[in-house]
Amino acid sequence: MATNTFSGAASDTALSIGALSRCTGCNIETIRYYERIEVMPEPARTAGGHRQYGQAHVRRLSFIRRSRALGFSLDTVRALLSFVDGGEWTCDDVQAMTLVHLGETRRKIADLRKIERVLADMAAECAGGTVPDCPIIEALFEGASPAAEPAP
Amino acid sequence: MATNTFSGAASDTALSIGALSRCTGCNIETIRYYERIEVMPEPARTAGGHRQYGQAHVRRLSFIRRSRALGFSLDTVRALLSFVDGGEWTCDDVQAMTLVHLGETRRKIADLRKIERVLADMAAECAGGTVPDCPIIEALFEGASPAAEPAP
DNA sequence: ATGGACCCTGTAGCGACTACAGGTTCAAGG
DNA sequence: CCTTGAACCTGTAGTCGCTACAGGGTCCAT
Repeated sequence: MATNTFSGAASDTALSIGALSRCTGCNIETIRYYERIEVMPEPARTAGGHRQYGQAHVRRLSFIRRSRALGFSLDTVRALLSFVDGGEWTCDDVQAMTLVHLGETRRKIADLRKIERVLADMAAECAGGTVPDCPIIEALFEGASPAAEPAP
Repeated sequence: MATNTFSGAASDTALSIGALSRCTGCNIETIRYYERIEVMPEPARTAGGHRQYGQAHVRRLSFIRRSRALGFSLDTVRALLSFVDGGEWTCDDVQAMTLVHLGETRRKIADLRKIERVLADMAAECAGGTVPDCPIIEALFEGASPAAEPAP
């Protein structure tokens, strides 16, 4: 499934997995992984079993990489792709997914900023040297827990 | 190793793992996990094999949780703890570790802010509805990849 | 003595890859 | 046509920091 835009290999040039890797910047192992978990479709094969990709695969893999670079989970990417493949998603759904992810991103930023402040304060407190009491260690023992989740 | 401040169970009250969990907010399974990977020491046991903790364990586990909440990796926590345990670390080393982590945190914040901007722009572009062309999908296909690593 | 809350060990799963081992195929040069 | 070596194949296991079982044993109040 999720293969309806991929009827067989591409029309023009056939790319090996190594070529696809080079032209998308995506690791070979990762490409095979994407195939296994079915976000990339099974490509055509040579007689000897080597994978053969076309332009549609380049496009799709770039989409996946771009989505991942924006922090979308592979599950969400799958949903976005099923929209691309002409599933029953609406544009509203896509926007909603984007807004949810935007919210999560903003929460992470806020958490990290709290952490940043605490770390900067701790580091500033420490004059260095080989003092018996390290203010950073003290802070870690005694401080009230300051931040939310560590960035997961 | 890493047990020199823990000669046997604590002086006063003995806590069960559940009590330790409640009073530190750390999951029971996580406490056992910390013991297995040797960031928490093996505690004393009852005749029947139940773990018995003392105040030193509460202190140490709180330290670990606080460090984790600030985003330090368990490997770094191990290093910080070996300082606590009187290893050969200096206060300078601790400050250096903190500054490295502060740098990483700031880098993550910067990355996430780039991502935030792109997501916000994409979402703003989309008017919703059930249009054939979704601008978000278009952007994911065509946009130049805007950000660094997704927050890992 | 008994019930039920608690605890024990060991193993497997998550997400998103990455890294092998041990074998096969492809393409270019001789 | 044959050889070489780079590229490819499958399958499995490891990473990090937990979390979630299954299938049992212990503790303590009644």
